[in-house]
Amino acid sequence: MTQRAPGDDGDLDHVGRILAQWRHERPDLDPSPMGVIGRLHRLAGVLDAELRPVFAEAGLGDGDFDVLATLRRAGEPYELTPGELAATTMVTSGAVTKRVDRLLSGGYVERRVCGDDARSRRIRLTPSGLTLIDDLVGRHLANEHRLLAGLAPADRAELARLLELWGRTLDG
Amino acid sequence: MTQRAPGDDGDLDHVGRILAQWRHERPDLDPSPMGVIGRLHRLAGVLDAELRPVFAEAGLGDGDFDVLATLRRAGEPYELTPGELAATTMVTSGAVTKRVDRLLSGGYVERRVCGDDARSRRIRLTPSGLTLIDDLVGRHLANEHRLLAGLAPADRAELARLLELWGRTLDG
DNA sequence: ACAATTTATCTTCCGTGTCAGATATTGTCC
DNA sequence: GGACAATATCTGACACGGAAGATAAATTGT
Repeated sequence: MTQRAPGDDGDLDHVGRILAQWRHERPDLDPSPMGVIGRLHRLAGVLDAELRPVFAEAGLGDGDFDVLATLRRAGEPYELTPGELAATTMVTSGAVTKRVDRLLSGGYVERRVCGDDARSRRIRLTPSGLTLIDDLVGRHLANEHRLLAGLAPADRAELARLLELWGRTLDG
Repeated sequence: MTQRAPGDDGDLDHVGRILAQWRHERPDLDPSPMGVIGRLHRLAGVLDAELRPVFAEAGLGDGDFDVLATLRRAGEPYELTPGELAATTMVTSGAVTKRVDRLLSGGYVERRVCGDDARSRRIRLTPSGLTLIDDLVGRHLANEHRLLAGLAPADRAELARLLELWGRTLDG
Protein backbone atom coordinates (compact mmCIF):
# COMPACT_ATOMS: atom_id res chain seq x y z
CA MET A 1 0.00 0.00 0.00
CA THR A 2 1.34 3.35 -1.03
CA GLN A 3 1.37 6.52 1.00
CA ARG A 4 0.71 9.75 -0.76
CA ALA A 5 1.13 13.33 0.35
CA PRO A 6 -2.00 15.47 0.10
CA GLY A 7 -2.19 17.12 -3.31
CA ASP A 8 -0.05 14.45 -4.84
CA ASP A 9 -1.26 13.68 -8.32
CA GLY A 10 -0.08 10.11 -8.28
CA ASP A 11 1.00 8.64 -11.58
CA LEU A 12 -0.86 11.07 -13.79
CA ASP A 13 0.98 12.47 -16.77
CA HIS A 14 1.37 16.18 -17.26
CA VAL A 15 -1.93 16.60 -19.07
CA GLY A 16 -3.66 14.36 -16.56
CA ARG A 17 -2.53 16.70 -13.82
CA ILE A 18 -3.87 19.66 -15.74
CA LEU A 19 -7.26 17.98 -16.05
CA ALA A 20 -7.33 17.18 -12.35
CA GLN A 21 -6.47 20.78 -11.51
CA TRP A 22 -9.24 22.13 -13.66
CA ARG A 23 -11.77 19.70 -12.25
CA HIS A 24 -10.87 20.91 -8.81
CA GLU A 25 -10.84 24.62 -9.60
CA ARG A 26 -13.74 24.76 -12.04
CA PRO A 27 -16.03 21.81 -11.33
CA ASP A 28 -18.65 23.52 -13.46
CA LEU A 29 -16.60 22.90 -16.61
CA ASP A 30 -15.86 19.68 -18.43
CA PRO A 31 -12.14 19.78 -19.23
CA SER A 32 -12.10 16.43 -21.00
CA PRO A 33 -11.49 17.95 -24.48
CA MET A 34 -8.08 18.95 -23.19
CA GLY A 35 -7.35 15.30 -22.63
CA VAL A 36 -7.17 14.85 -26.36
CA ILE A 37 -6.13 18.26 -27.64
CA GLY A 38 -3.67 18.99 -24.87
CA ARG A 39 -1.91 15.67 -25.26
CA LEU A 40 -1.79 16.04 -29.00
CA HIS A 41 -0.31 19.50 -28.72
CA ARG A 42 2.26 18.45 -26.19
CA LEU A 43 3.22 15.39 -28.17
CA ALA A 44 3.67 17.48 -31.29
CA GLY A 45 6.11 19.66 -29.40
CA VAL A 46 8.12 16.73 -28.10
CA LEU A 47 8.26 15.15 -31.53
CA ASP A 48 9.41 18.40 -33.14
CA ALA A 49 12.20 18.68 -30.63
CA GLU A 50 13.25 15.08 -31.29
CA LEU A 51 13.15 15.43 -35.05
CA ARG A 52 14.87 18.80 -35.35
CA PRO A 53 18.46 17.65 -34.66
CA VAL A 54 18.59 15.64 -37.87
CA PHE A 55 17.85 18.76 -39.89
CA ALA A 56 19.94 21.04 -37.71
CA GLU A 57 22.96 18.82 -38.22
CA ALA A 58 22.80 19.78 -41.88
CA GLY A 59 22.31 23.45 -41.04
CA LEU A 60 18.64 23.35 -41.95
CA GLY A 61 15.53 24.46 -40.11
CA ASP A 62 12.37 22.37 -40.16
CA GLY A 63 10.92 24.53 -42.91
CA ASP A 64 13.95 24.22 -45.10
CA PHE A 65 13.87 20.46 -44.80
CA ASP A 66 10.19 20.52 -45.65
CA VAL A 67 10.90 22.35 -48.88
CA LEU A 68 13.69 19.99 -49.91
CA ALA A 69 11.57 16.95 -49.09
CA THR A 70 8.62 18.32 -51.03
CA LEU A 71 10.77 18.91 -54.08
CA ARG A 72 12.35 15.48 -53.78
CA ARG A 73 9.14 13.51 -53.55
CA ALA A 74 7.63 15.48 -56.41
CA GLY A 75 9.91 13.37 -58.61
CA GLU A 76 11.99 14.42 -61.57
CA PRO A 77 12.88 17.06 -62.44
CA TYR A 78 12.51 17.91 -58.71
CA GLU A 79 10.99 21.23 -59.56
CA LEU A 80 7.97 23.15 -58.24
CA THR A 81 6.76 26.74 -58.18
CA PRO A 82 6.75 28.75 -54.94
CA GLY A 83 2.97 28.64 -55.04
CA GLU A 84 2.93 24.88 -55.13
CA LEU A 85 5.44 24.76 -52.31
CA ALA A 86 3.36 27.13 -50.23
CA ALA A 87 0.20 25.07 -50.76
CA THR A 88 1.90 21.77 -49.99
CA THR A 89 3.82 22.91 -46.96
CA MET A 90 0.94 25.04 -45.64
CA VAL A 91 2.82 28.25 -45.09
CA THR A 92 2.47 31.70 -46.60
CA SER A 93 4.20 32.71 -49.79
CA GLY A 94 6.45 35.00 -47.79
CA ALA A 95 7.73 32.07 -45.78
CA VAL A 96 8.46 30.15 -48.98
CA THR A 97 10.45 33.06 -50.35
CA LYS A 98 12.63 33.10 -47.26
CA ARG A 99 13.07 29.35 -47.14
CA VAL A 100 14.10 29.30 -50.77
CA ASP A 101 16.48 32.20 -50.17
CA ARG A 102 18.19 30.24 -47.42
CA LEU A 103 18.39 27.08 -49.51
CA LEU A 104 19.71 29.12 -52.43
CA SER A 105 22.60 30.44 -50.40
CA GLY A 106 23.36 26.89 -49.36
CA GLY A 107 23.40 25.85 -52.99
CA TYR A 108 20.65 23.26 -52.53
CA VAL A 109 18.13 24.72 -54.96
CA GLU A 110 18.04 27.09 -57.88
CA ARG A 111 15.36 29.62 -58.72
CA ARG A 112 14.59 30.22 -62.37
CA VAL A 113 12.01 32.16 -64.27
CA CYS A 114 9.35 29.93 -65.72
CA GLY A 115 9.10 29.87 -69.48
CA ASP A 116 5.35 29.90 -69.89
CA ASP A 117 4.54 32.50 -67.27
CA ALA A 118 7.02 35.23 -66.45
CA ARG A 119 5.34 35.85 -63.10
CA SER A 120 6.12 32.38 -61.98
CA ARG A 121 9.37 30.86 -60.77
CA ARG A 122 10.70 27.34 -60.77
CA ILE A 123 12.46 26.09 -57.68
CA ARG A 124 14.58 23.09 -58.52
CA LEU A 125 16.85 20.84 -56.49
CA THR A 126 20.50 21.08 -57.44
CA PRO A 127 22.54 17.86 -57.56
CA SER A 128 23.94 18.81 -54.17
CA GLY A 129 20.42 19.39 -52.84
CA LEU A 130 19.29 16.03 -54.17
CA THR A 131 22.19 14.27 -52.50
CA LEU A 132 21.50 16.03 -49.23
CA ILE A 133 17.79 15.32 -49.06
CA ASP A 134 18.20 11.72 -50.15
CA ASP A 135 20.54 11.22 -47.25
CA LEU A 136 18.48 13.19 -44.76
CA VAL A 137 15.19 11.47 -45.54
CA GLY A 138 16.66 8.12 -44.67
CA ARG A 139 17.92 9.36 -41.35
CA HIS A 140 14.73 11.28 -40.68
CA LEU A 141 12.63 8.17 -41.19
CA ALA A 142 14.92 6.13 -38.99
CA ASN A 143 14.46 8.79 -36.35
CA GLU A 144 10.67 8.70 -36.71
CA HIS A 145 10.75 4.93 -36.52
CA ARG A 146 12.68 5.18 -33.27
CA LEU A 147 10.09 7.57 -31.81
CA LEU A 148 7.32 5.15 -32.70
CA ALA A 149 9.12 2.09 -31.40
CA GLY A 150 7.34 2.21 -28.06
CA LEU A 151 3.97 1.76 -29.71
CA ALA A 152 2.72 -1.65 -30.80
CA PRO A 153 2.04 -1.92 -34.55
CA ALA A 154 -1.68 -2.27 -33.92
CA ASP A 155 -1.70 0.87 -31.79
CA ARG A 156 0.27 2.71 -34.45
CA ALA A 157 -2.25 1.75 -37.08
CA GLU A 158 -5.19 2.65 -34.86
CA LEU A 159 -3.62 6.01 -34.06
CA ALA A 160 -3.02 6.76 -37.73
CA ARG A 161 -6.61 5.84 -38.49
CA LEU A 162 -8.03 8.07 -35.78
CA LEU A 163 -5.84 11.02 -36.69
CA GLU A 164 -6.78 10.71 -40.32
CA LEU A 165 -10.45 10.40 -39.45
CA TRP A 166 -10.35 13.43 -37.20
CA GLY A 167 -8.46 15.45 -39.78
CA ARG A 168 -11.06 14.61 -42.37
CA THR A 169 -13.93 15.74 -40.17
CA LEU A 170 -12.14 19.02 -39.53
CA ASP A 171 -11.29 20.26 -42.98
CA GLY A 172 -13.56 18.33 -45.26
CA MET B 1 -17.45 4.55 -63.03
CA THR B 2 -14.99 7.29 -62.38
CA GLN B 3 -12.26 8.40 -64.74
CA ARG B 4 -8.97 9.37 -63.25
CA ALA B 5 -6.03 11.16 -64.78
CA PRO B 6 -2.69 9.37 -64.49
CA GLY B 7 -0.97 10.39 -61.26
CA ASP B 8 -4.27 11.20 -59.63
CA ASP B 9 -4.11 10.26 -55.99
CA GLY B 10 -7.78 9.52 -55.62
CA ASP B 11 -9.39 10.20 -52.28
CA LEU B 12 -6.20 10.18 -50.22
CA ASP B 13 -5.76 12.93 -47.69
CA HIS B 14 -2.78 15.21 -47.81
CA VAL B 15 -0.55 12.94 -45.76
CA GLY B 16 -1.75 9.91 -47.69
CA ARG B 17 -0.56 11.60 -50.86
CA ILE B 18 2.80 12.29 -49.31
CA LEU B 19 3.18 8.63 -48.39
CA ALA B 20 2.25 7.55 -51.90
CA GLN B 21 4.78 9.93 -53.38
CA TRP B 22 7.58 8.65 -51.18
CA ARG B 23 6.71 5.04 -51.93
CA HIS B 24 7.01 5.84 -55.60
CA GLU B 25 10.20 7.87 -55.39
CA ARG B 26 12.02 5.92 -52.72
CA PRO B 27 10.68 2.38 -52.74
CA ASP B 28 13.67 1.39 -50.63
CA LEU B 29 12.31 3.34 -47.66
CA ASP B 30 9.32 2.64 -45.46
CA PRO B 31 7.52 5.97 -45.08
CA SER B 32 4.80 4.61 -42.79
CA PRO B 33 6.04 6.47 -39.69
CA MET B 34 5.00 9.66 -41.46
CA GLY B 35 1.47 8.34 -41.51
CA VAL B 36 1.30 8.88 -37.79
CA ILE B 37 3.75 11.70 -37.16
CA GLY B 38 2.84 13.70 -40.23
CA ARG B 39 -0.86 13.56 -39.48
CA LEU B 40 -0.29 14.46 -35.87
CA HIS B 41 1.82 17.43 -36.83
CA ARG B 42 -0.65 18.65 -39.39
CA LEU B 43 -3.57 18.24 -37.03
CA ALA B 44 -1.74 20.20 -34.35
CA GLY B 45 -1.36 23.06 -36.80
CA VAL B 46 -5.03 23.05 -37.76
CA LEU B 47 -6.11 22.93 -34.14
CA ASP B 48 -3.82 25.80 -33.20
CA ALA B 49 -5.31 27.91 -35.94
CA GLU B 50 -8.83 27.08 -34.77
CA LEU B 51 -8.11 27.77 -31.13
CA ARG B 52 -6.15 30.98 -31.54
CA PRO B 53 -9.09 33.32 -32.33
CA VAL B 54 -10.55 32.92 -28.83
CA PHE B 55 -7.32 34.22 -27.30
CA ALA B 56 -6.72 36.80 -30.00
CA GLU B 57 -10.15 38.30 -29.36
CA ALA B 58 -8.88 39.22 -25.89
CA GLY B 59 -5.62 40.56 -27.29
CA LEU B 60 -3.67 37.54 -26.10
CA GLY B 61 -1.29 35.20 -27.85
CA ASP B 62 -1.36 31.48 -27.20
CA GLY B 63 1.50 31.77 -24.76
CA ASP B 64 -0.14 34.53 -22.78
CA PHE B 65 -3.29 32.48 -22.42
CA ASP B 66 -1.22 29.54 -21.32
CA VAL B 67 0.31 31.58 -18.50
CA LEU B 68 -3.05 32.89 -17.31
CA ALA B 69 -4.57 29.42 -17.43
CA THR B 70 -1.65 27.93 -15.53
CA LEU B 71 -1.97 30.51 -12.80
CA ARG B 72 -5.71 30.05 -12.63
CA ARG B 73 -5.71 26.31 -12.29
CA ALA B 74 -2.95 26.47 -9.68
CA GLY B 75 -5.70 27.66 -7.34
CA GLU B 76 -5.60 30.43 -4.79
CA PRO B 77 -3.74 32.61 -4.43
CA TYR B 78 -3.21 32.19 -8.21
CA GLU B 79 0.48 32.72 -7.85
CA LEU B 80 3.56 30.95 -9.24
CA THR B 81 7.21 31.75 -9.84
CA PRO B 82 8.55 32.29 -13.36
CA GLY B 83 10.48 29.07 -12.98
CA GLU B 84 7.34 27.10 -12.22
CA LEU B 85 5.60 28.75 -15.16
CA ALA B 86 8.49 27.88 -17.45
CA ALA B 87 8.48 24.24 -16.35
CA THR B 88 4.71 23.85 -16.67
CA THR B 89 4.32 25.60 -19.99
CA MET B 90 7.48 24.06 -21.43
CA VAL B 91 9.14 27.21 -22.67
CA THR B 92 12.39 28.92 -21.74
CA SER B 93 12.66 31.39 -18.92
CA GLY B 94 13.19 34.16 -21.45
CA ALA B 95 9.85 33.40 -23.00
CA VAL B 96 8.18 33.54 -19.60
CA THR B 97 9.73 36.94 -18.90
CA LYS B 98 8.26 38.33 -22.09
CA ARG B 99 4.87 36.74 -21.60
CA VAL B 100 4.67 38.15 -18.10
CA ASP B 101 5.78 41.56 -19.37
CA ARG B 102 2.92 41.56 -21.86
CA LEU B 103 0.39 40.42 -19.28
CA LEU B 104 1.71 43.03 -16.85
CA SER B 105 1.09 45.84 -19.29
CA GLY B 106 -2.42 44.51 -19.77
CA GLY B 107 -2.92 44.56 -16.02
CA TYR B 108 -3.69 40.85 -15.81
CA VAL B 109 -0.86 39.85 -13.49
CA GLU B 110 1.51 41.44 -11.03
CA ARG B 111 5.16 40.59 -10.44
CA ARG B 112 6.49 40.81 -6.92
CA VAL B 113 9.70 39.90 -5.20
CA CYS B 114 9.40 36.74 -3.19
CA GLY B 115 9.95 37.05 0.53
CA ASP B 116 12.01 33.92 1.15
CA ASP B 117 14.33 34.21 -1.81
CA ALA B 118 15.17 37.59 -3.24
CA ARG B 119 16.21 36.03 -6.54
CA SER B 120 12.74 34.71 -7.06
CA ARG B 121 9.60 36.48 -8.21
CA ARG B 122 5.94 35.79 -7.68
CA ILE B 123 3.60 36.16 -10.63
CA ARG B 124 0.03 36.53 -9.44
CA LEU B 125 -3.27 37.01 -11.23
CA THR B 126 -4.91 40.36 -10.63
CA PRO B 127 -8.69 40.44 -10.11
CA SER B 128 -8.98 41.60 -13.72
CA GLY B 129 -6.79 38.72 -14.85
CA LEU B 130 -8.88 36.25 -12.90
CA THR B 131 -12.07 37.55 -14.47
CA LEU B 132 -10.56 37.36 -17.92
CA ILE B 133 -9.22 33.83 -17.67
CA ASP B 134 -12.36 32.51 -16.03
CA ASP B 135 -14.33 33.79 -19.00
CA LEU B 136 -11.82 32.66 -21.61
CA VAL B 137 -11.47 29.13 -20.30
CA GLY B 138 -15.17 28.52 -20.73
CA ARG B 139 -15.11 29.72 -24.29
CA HIS B 140 -11.89 27.88 -25.01
CA LEU B 141 -13.36 24.60 -23.82
CA ALA B 142 -16.50 25.14 -25.83
CA ASN B 143 -14.28 25.70 -28.84
CA GLU B 144 -12.34 22.52 -28.16
CA HIS B 145 -15.57 20.63 -27.75
CA ARG B 146 -16.68 21.88 -31.15
CA LEU B 147 -13.46 20.67 -32.75
CA LEU B 148 -13.96 17.23 -31.25
CA ALA B 149 -17.62 17.01 -32.19
CA GLY B 150 -16.88 15.06 -35.37
CA LEU B 151 -15.36 12.22 -33.39
CA ALA B 152 -17.49 9.60 -31.66
CA PRO B 153 -17.01 9.46 -27.88
CA ALA B 154 -15.42 6.05 -28.12
CA ASP B 155 -12.95 7.30 -30.72
CA ARG B 156 -12.17 10.31 -28.56
CA ALA B 157 -11.40 8.11 -25.60
CA GLU B 158 -9.32 5.74 -27.67
CA LEU B 159 -7.38 8.64 -29.13
CA ALA B 160 -6.71 10.11 -25.70
CA ARG B 161 -5.56 6.72 -24.49
CA LEU B 162 -3.16 6.23 -27.39
CA LEU B 163 -1.73 9.72 -27.15
CA GLU B 164 -1.17 9.34 -23.44
CA LEU B 165 0.40 5.94 -23.94
CA TRP B 166 2.72 7.21 -26.62
CA GLY B 167 3.67 10.26 -24.60
CA ARG B 168 4.54 8.05 -21.67
CA THR B 169 6.82 5.84 -23.76
CA LEU B 170 8.60 8.93 -25.05
CA ASP B 171 9.54 10.81 -21.93
CA GLY B 172 9.50 8.24 -19.22
C1' DA C 1 -5.98 47.28 -78.36
C1' DC C 2 -6.63 48.94 -73.72
C1' DA C 3 -8.24 49.33 -69.01
C1' DA C 4 -9.50 46.67 -65.14
C1' DT C 5 -9.00 42.57 -62.66
C1' DT C 6 -6.71 38.59 -61.16
C1' DT C 7 -2.64 35.92 -60.28
C1' DA C 8 2.24 34.80 -58.64
C1' DT C 9 5.76 36.25 -56.11
C1' DC C 10 8.47 39.27 -53.28
C1' DT C 11 9.20 42.91 -49.65
C1' DT C 12 8.73 45.11 -45.18
C1' DC C 13 7.47 45.28 -40.62
C1' DC C 14 6.25 43.00 -36.63
C1' DG C 15 5.43 39.36 -32.97
C1' DT C 16 7.11 35.46 -30.62
C1' DG C 17 10.40 32.23 -29.11
C1' DT C 18 15.27 30.43 -28.38
C1' DC C 19 20.03 30.84 -27.02
C1' DA C 20 23.91 32.56 -24.72
C1' DG C 21 25.39 35.47 -21.51
C1' DA C 22 24.66 39.02 -17.61
C1' DT C 23 23.11 39.97 -12.96
C1' DA C 24 21.83 39.18 -8.43
C1' DT C 25 21.17 36.11 -4.65
C1' DT C 26 21.75 31.92 -2.09
C1' DG C 27 24.17 27.81 -0.56
C1' DT C 28 28.50 25.17 0.51
C1' DC C 29 32.90 23.97 2.12
C1' DC C 30 36.89 24.74 4.05
C1' DG D 1 33.77 34.45 7.25
C1' DG D 2 35.17 34.29 2.43
C1' DA D 3 35.80 32.05 -2.03
C1' DC D 4 33.37 29.35 -5.31
C1' DA D 5 29.61 27.08 -7.23
C1' DA D 6 24.70 26.80 -7.98
C1' DT D 7 20.23 28.95 -8.75
C1' DA D 8 16.51 32.29 -10.44
C1' DT D 9 15.58 35.57 -13.48
C1' DC D 10 16.37 39.03 -16.99
C1' DT D 11 18.58 40.95 -21.27
C1' DG D 12 19.96 41.31 -26.10
C1' DA D 13 20.84 39.39 -30.48
C1' DC D 14 18.97 36.51 -33.60
C1' DA D 15 15.82 33.26 -36.43
C1' DC D 16 11.57 32.21 -38.27
C1' DG D 17 6.98 32.87 -39.81
C1' DG D 18 2.61 35.85 -40.51
C1' DA D 19 0.04 39.88 -42.48
C1' DA D 20 -0.45 43.36 -45.57
C1' DG D 21 1.04 45.77 -49.28
C1' DA D 22 4.06 46.31 -53.58
C1' DT D 23 5.39 44.73 -58.08
C1' DA D 24 5.03 42.54 -62.32
C1' DA D 25 2.68 39.80 -65.63
C1' DA D 26 -1.31 37.44 -67.51
C1' DT D 27 -6.31 37.42 -68.44
C1' DT D 28 -10.80 39.31 -69.38
C1' DG D 29 -14.29 42.27 -71.33
C1' DT D 30 -15.48 45.50 -74.52
